[in-house]
Amino acid sequence: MNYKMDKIFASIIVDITTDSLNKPFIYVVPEELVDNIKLGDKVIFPFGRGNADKEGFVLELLNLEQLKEKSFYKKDAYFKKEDAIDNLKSIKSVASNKIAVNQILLKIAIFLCREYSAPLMNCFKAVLPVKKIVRKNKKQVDAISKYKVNSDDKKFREDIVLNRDQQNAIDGILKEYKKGVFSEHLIYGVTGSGKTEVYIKVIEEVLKDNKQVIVLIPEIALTHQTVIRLKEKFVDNIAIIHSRMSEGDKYIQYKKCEEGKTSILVGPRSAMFAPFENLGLIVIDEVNDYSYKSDTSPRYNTLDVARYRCKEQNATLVSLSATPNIDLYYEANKINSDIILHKLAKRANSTLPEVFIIDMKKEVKNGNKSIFSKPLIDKINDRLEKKEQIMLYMNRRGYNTIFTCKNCGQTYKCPHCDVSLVSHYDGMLKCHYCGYEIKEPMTCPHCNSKEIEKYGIGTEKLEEMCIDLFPKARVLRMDRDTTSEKDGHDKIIERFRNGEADILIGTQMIVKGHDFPNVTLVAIMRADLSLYTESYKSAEDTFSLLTQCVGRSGRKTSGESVIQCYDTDSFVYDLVKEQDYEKFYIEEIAHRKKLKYPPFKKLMTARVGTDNEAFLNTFMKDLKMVLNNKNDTEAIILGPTKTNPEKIKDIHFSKIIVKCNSADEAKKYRSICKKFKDYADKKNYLKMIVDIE
DNA sequence: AGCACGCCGACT
DNA sequence: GTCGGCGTGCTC
Repeated sequence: MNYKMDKIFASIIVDITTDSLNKPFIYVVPEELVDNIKLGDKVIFPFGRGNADKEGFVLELLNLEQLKEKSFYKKDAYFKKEDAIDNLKSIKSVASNKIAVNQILLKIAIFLCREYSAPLMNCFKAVLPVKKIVRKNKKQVDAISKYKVNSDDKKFREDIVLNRDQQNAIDGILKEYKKGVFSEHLIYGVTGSGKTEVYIKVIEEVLKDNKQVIVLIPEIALTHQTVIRLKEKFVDNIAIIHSRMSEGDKYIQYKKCEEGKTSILVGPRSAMFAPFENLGLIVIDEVNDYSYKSDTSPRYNTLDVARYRCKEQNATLVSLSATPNIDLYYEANKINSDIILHKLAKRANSTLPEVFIIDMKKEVKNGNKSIFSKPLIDKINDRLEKKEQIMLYMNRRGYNTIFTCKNCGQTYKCPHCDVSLVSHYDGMLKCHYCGYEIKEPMTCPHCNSKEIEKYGIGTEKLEEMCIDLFPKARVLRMDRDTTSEKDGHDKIIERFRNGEADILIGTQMIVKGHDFPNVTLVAIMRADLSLYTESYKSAEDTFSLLTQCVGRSGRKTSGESVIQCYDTDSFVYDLVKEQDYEKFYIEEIAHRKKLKYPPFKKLMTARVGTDNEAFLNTFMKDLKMVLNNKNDTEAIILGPTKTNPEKIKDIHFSKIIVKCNSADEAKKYRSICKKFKDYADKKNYLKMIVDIE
């Protein structure tokens, strides 16, 4: 027998992310390692002319016959040489102190690579939430131990009787779960309708089968309350992983999962890559949250990857939301849909808050130029008297947000980004995109005039106005500027929850799912300053954000909510007032259909950035031409258009959008874009990001 | 990513 | 002649 037939070869992905290295390299597995090496292992091997030691992951283990069947073996110029196989180098060792990728994670990495057209190495790294193994010298504290269950709350919740909707949802999910194959569920229910109780009951059943559970949450800030709720029921059978933990703490948690010491992992989207071999359930809380979309390569969608994983492991997938993504709700409502929809109609323990829409144009007409409308001031005073708490939501940080010269009319912009600088209380002008800072000038930097005008209101100014208007109130502010210290989030939230302040002012971060029982008034100061104005999803995102804001009010007793805006025409406000997601959905889906947006079309967006604006413009024109030439399916090709902002950190951006009839078609255009970039930009001046939705 | 190879200008 | 600039191309 030919000795070569016994040889084992490994295809390896090298730990260097460059286009030209984004392919498998073949090494010989030396005899002494054959019994020791597994798929997904991290290995060390000599690489390049200098044979420097490099690390990489084992993608496949092959014998000679299998190697010769591989497509790259047939294509690659290297294997055209007669003695190619004899000249292969050998793997040096298996990296023993590194985290390896287990079988299911390896499959997911390959899925990410295929589905999102990302470099395989990035995909391997993405499925490893923990990078290092840390030595155990210091005394190790389990991060879970700092979460303390309040026995009164526990008792209170144990006494709650589930309502009919909740019970139906639980029964419906468990019926499918017990079949032992993949099923997907969407729980739609207004804030406070008791979605958490539903998935806790389901987890209870899954744990009885000795299966494991992943609970995904949108924000690190929600870890606290989620872990507490789970701990009340499941004590120490819980692990958490998130990016603000140290590598050492993460490793302890990861190891607990891997060794089967805990069965529940709670965390943000990366927790989906828990090393569970016997997964029974993935729960995605607030599934519509934008944090579930990865913004670095691989640019995956958590729901899509969770769906893949659950199918692979015959697990059950449960997503929850008060305002489901339009495309998901559309999918779930189709006849014979694979997604089973469970509705929780009523708020479980209290009534929905009453919503007041205030037309700020009328306020101005009546002589009130303040950002506080008259009704809002009255309501705040009322709550202060009753010793109830108030939340004010403002979409902008800082003090004054715009800085203009009355003489020359110029706005003071960031020199590196296409946005206005924002003045802060510490006397600095700051760019909220790149962090550029400069001392606030006394004169206009363009014409030296002293006639500088500052307007626009941010959270800092709002805080100051609050203190002026309500001198007796104790005010707390929560935004990126006040939460930078360690545990900054938790501290402010805890202080407010403990009643150390009457008014909490903040940006996005105050509205994400927090449960403040004593809040009975929530105001959105300027609802028309929505963040997402340029996306086709702006109505969806605004509706969801406002609904979340409104839902913060009256978690235990009845609450009220005030939405202030100048443009009161949009249908979104009225439906937020009615808190009728389904009505909103019907309007929005009709709109999407008319304008050919998802879920009716797939959007492929190619964003290209470079510091060379002239090159960008010619490249985009050429790209558009190429796409037009290959358009044999009546796809709608839009652009190139500038992004908003057009420039960030001195990099100019431009985009082309293709409205496609199917996902495959979108992928086709994606590959055309990538190929054209490789062809037209050999020197790598450009960065191209392609998304499909 | 690194590193070797290579084809030009300035220098003891 | 030769030392060294970094532009180009390859790594199983």
